[in-house]
Amino acid sequence: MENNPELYAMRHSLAHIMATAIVRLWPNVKLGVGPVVENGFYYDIDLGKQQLSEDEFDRIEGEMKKIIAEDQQFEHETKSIDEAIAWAKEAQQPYKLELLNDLSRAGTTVAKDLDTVELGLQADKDSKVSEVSFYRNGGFLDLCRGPHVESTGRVGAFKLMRVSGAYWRGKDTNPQMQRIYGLGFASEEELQAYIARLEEAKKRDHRRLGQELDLFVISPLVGAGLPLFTPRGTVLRDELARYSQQMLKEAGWQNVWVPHIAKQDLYEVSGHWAKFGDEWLKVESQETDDKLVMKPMNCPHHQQIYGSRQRSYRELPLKYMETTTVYRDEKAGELLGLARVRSITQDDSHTFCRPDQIHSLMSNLVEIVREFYSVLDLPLKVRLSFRDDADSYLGDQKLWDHAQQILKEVVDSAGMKYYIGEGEAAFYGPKIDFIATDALGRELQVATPQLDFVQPERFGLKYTDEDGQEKTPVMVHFALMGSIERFLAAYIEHTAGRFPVWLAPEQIRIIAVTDQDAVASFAKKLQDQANKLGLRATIDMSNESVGKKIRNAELMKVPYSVVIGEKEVESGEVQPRIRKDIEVNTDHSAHTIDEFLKTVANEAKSRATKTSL
RNA sequence: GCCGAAGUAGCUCAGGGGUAGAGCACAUCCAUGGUAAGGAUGGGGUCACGGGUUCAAAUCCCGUCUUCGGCUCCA
Repeated sequence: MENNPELYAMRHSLAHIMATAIVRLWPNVKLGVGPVVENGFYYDIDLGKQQLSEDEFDRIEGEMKKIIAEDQQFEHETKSIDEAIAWAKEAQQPYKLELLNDLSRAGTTVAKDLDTVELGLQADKDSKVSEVSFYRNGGFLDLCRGPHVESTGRVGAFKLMRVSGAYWRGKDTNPQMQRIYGLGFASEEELQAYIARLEEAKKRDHRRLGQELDLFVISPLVGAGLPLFTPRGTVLRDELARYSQQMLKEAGWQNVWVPHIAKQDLYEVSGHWAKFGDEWLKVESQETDDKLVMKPMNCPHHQQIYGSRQRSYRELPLKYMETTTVYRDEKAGELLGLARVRSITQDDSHTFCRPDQIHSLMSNLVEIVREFYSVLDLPLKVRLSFRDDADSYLGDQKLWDHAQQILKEVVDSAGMKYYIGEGEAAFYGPKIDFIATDALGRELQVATPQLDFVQPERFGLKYTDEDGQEKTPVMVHFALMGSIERFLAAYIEHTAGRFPVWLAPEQIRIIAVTDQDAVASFAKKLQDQANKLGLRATIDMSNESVGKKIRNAELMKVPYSVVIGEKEVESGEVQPRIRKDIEVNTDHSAHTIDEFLKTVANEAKSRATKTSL
């Protein structure tokens, strides 16, 4: 979008036109900000006690069309900051007034907010602003950097999409405004094409595929955000967890096991208790007065294992791993299929090391991430999640700076593209977040190595160094998939359910043409042989036409289907039907049962995932 | 948690103040079938739940729960 200034200006202008329309319809509206976003624009508005619903979109769109037909010129003007403040007061626009006051005072609108960027209030950090830029169209004047199109008649095609709540300046302690989103494209064709793409993306929605492919269910009796995995879905979980653990195991990590509940005291020491006030699922004991909670993370438990005896520098790095479920009382509105749940299975690990080992350990982890995600063919963005100047972080600022420097070096030397997310760090240290996207482009944080200088200190963890001195180890948190649930959400949408052979819940479907004994026993023989090779094969003996059974196998995205009838019984050979995306990279010319099964087994073993999706 | 939308059969949905419909799925039977839907018959719903309005509520109103799109938070 940045590389299409024309479209950017159209969308930005549409935001103004929508604001103009809303002011016409509700003259008392208080306006927030109205930036351009991917595929369109939004404007934040506050109508006091009145709440807008989507029912009003027709009216708003109608008014916008009038404004577009009026073809009003967009005129740029500048005002001194004092004039601008006087304007905001006069116009009774408290949100604009707040922005202008901040600008006048500090030169920026309280750092890092999108305000300066999106509103286009150009100002060097720390310098006061003396002039601000405005745009006028018809009777509507708005604080804005621009650019805009020449006139309201030149904004292309648009459609209002939805209304949602949005906190003023993104802070949940601020009043909540209503955010109206619209799509904006250069032409009606492009708008319609985008809407069609959205519909396509919805077909990849993991919740839909989870139902269609029989992978997981959510039962109202069990509870919201507590997914249950069917046999098929469990194959995916188990295979992925096995692969993830195998990679860590090969790199020297050892399995540990901890219970799923703990006393509240544990988290008071770790620092989590104060930090995560409302996420605890409390457990009531009828025997003791201990206050117990479901574990929402594993690090404090794992640290108790480390701390259970004296440690020498010779033991470090000490590497623990465990794939285990943690529980968080996520708020109802925050749940999202598998992407955001309350029972979170982490392929977690905690490594205790000396400061001089951090760099190589982190590099090692970054390489593991790289390999895992390249095998799974899942693209990732890399974010260095650093602290900002809020006071919610624990630990020494110098250590933080040092740690952040190390993370930067690690991704630099790995040659990775990354961006820095200020204020995205954990309370105990900075992290590298690897981020996947779902079918609709929503970001899902998956793998994450995190540095921690705080918790080992709080738990009094020590090791005896070469020089006989007791020192505090550094802890590295690391999850390769992050959570299996969230990973699956991204992965199911990425593959559209066409899993590579090694992950496919059902690898071979044997379709019996008839239920004659000879056919049935041949099918059974094929299945037994497949099972012996560790392959997952099922037989379809159902009372349906062959065409129907093939269709069913296709719909379930089974990689290999084999039709078994008299012909096969006689010749002893099979003609596999191969899912299109798999056919592209493996030779499947063999037809005897042994050859066929060997090909499939090799495919599964190689974890080949090159697909033509 | 907040703003908006929605909840009708296992699934996808239609209907709508006068005690419910389709397709698929499921079951039974017929058909012995050859690489993406063979045919017939049948079972299945307190129309999310709880209140209210009404002679009458699945339909209108209120509340709760759950789901969806965002915001905040996050693996």
